[in-house]
Amino acid sequence: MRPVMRAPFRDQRGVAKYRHEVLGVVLRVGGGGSQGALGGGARLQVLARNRDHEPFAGMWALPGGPVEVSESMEEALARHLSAQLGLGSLRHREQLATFSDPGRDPFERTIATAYLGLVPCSDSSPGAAGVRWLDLADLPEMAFDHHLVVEQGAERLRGKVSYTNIAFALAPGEFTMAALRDIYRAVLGHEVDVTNLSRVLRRRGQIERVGTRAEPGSRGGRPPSTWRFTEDAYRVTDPFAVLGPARGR
Amino acid sequence: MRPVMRAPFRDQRGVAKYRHEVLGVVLRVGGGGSQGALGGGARLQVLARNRDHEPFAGMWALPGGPVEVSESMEEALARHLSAQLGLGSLRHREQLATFSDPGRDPFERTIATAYLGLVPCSDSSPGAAGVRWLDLADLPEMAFDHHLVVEQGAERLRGKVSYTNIAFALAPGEFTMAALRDIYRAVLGHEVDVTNLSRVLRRRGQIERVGTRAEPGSRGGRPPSTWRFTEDAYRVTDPFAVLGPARGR
DNA sequence: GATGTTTTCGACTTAGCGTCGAAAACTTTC
DNA sequence: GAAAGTTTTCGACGCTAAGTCGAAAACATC
Repeated sequence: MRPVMRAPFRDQRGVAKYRHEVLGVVLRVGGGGSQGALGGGARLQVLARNRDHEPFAGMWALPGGPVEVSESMEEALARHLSAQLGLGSLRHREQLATFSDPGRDPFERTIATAYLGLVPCSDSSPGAAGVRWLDLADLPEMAFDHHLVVEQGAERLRGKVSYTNIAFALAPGEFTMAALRDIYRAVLGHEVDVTNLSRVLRRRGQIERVGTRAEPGSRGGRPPSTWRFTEDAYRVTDPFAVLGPARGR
Repeated sequence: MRPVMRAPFRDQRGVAKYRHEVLGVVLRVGGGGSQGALGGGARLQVLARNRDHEPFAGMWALPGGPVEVSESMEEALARHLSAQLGLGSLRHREQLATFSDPGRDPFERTIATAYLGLVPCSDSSPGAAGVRWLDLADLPEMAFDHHLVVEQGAERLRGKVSYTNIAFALAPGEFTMAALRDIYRAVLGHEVDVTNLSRVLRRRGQIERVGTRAEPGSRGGRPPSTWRFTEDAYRVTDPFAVLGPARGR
């Protein structure tokens, strides 16, 4: 139920006029566990703001805003994320796509370039008011075409997680293989075998063992080793291999 | 040796001002054979125009131009390609990325959204003057950041050719396996085994046999079967497999 | 000490790409 | 017309790496 387009796309002098803005699809894997820790029910989540003005007042929207003439789109994105969310730096950022459908904004002609941003689950709550992590699996209707934008961001992440080291941006500095499995499962949307995950990531040199953790809140069982990613920058690690879905299920 | 930036990024009234344009990276596999036919030396080529005005007069540039306020970027792209090149429809088109570096245009602040376009080798010569197919392997210096844009387009194609059916947009309606091998080799930049290519594409249901051709200009040898792609729309055929480079070389 | 739980790792299976060589199906030459 | 040469096709084998499974390790609890 979109508002009807009502303003012409030209200013008073009849000069063509449009806005260019940036949007951030900031994703994390959260929930499922007690207090920050991941658990079996960890889900992929996106950072959204509740709009307090028309159009689409009251609906959820992606953070972002206009690009100043003297700044790059990346600078504009960082500026808006910082101002609107109190969000620090992203662990990974890449351009997604530019959305330009003339009808996507009912009031103005707005061209929006969307970026995918990733933060680890350890960075927990957004500081600003009206900002929430929304589960992608159960996304409410969103303002403008932001639903589409979010879907495209998740798609990009899903595609890259199995042949790049992009998961480094979602994982905490140190983690157990079980926690990493939860992250991969949340991103891929299907069961992931720990044995296979461990072997594949080690073979590719993506992760290395840090030590063995004496877990405080342990429920028994062999104490897990802790691991970390060997690199903290995005890299294609194996264009010829993929973590497919488990065949038996 | 770029011109020095000389115009401010605001108009006479001090209002922030920038242009948004579209660019087309139109690729084909051409050359290497006599008269249109492919051959062992087939190369990946990009369609470029020779600029006749500043900035970058005399240099090669990608086709494209401004987006009108009432049209979508796809419409703008089709309009510019048709007007500047006399080029008909593209067999495949997808958005590449948006280039927004404030210094990329020395005169204005120009944000450019680039599209990848593919045409089959059978569509031979561009009609307009000052337009040429340039070999990507030996690309001259280009205007603006177009060199970067072309590189990104080729990268996208290279990445997708082995796990999608995107090659349908580069191949003629009917072809022999040898001709298809030449296309894959030109795109991937390495030797491709015909046996493997045939088996993989057949297993995925990408190609089907049409018949056996009695070749007019044959030099002897067993007459090849002719093949065609089963679909004429882009589709991801196998996210879990890739045509890697030959190991022996 | 026995039991239960979680993690780790080696061993086996399977799928699919890479390679090779023989056979097929033509043209050209002697 | 037979032999030689060329190109294509296809079956067969090998190898790599992902997928699976179960046993052993290393803890907590009873």
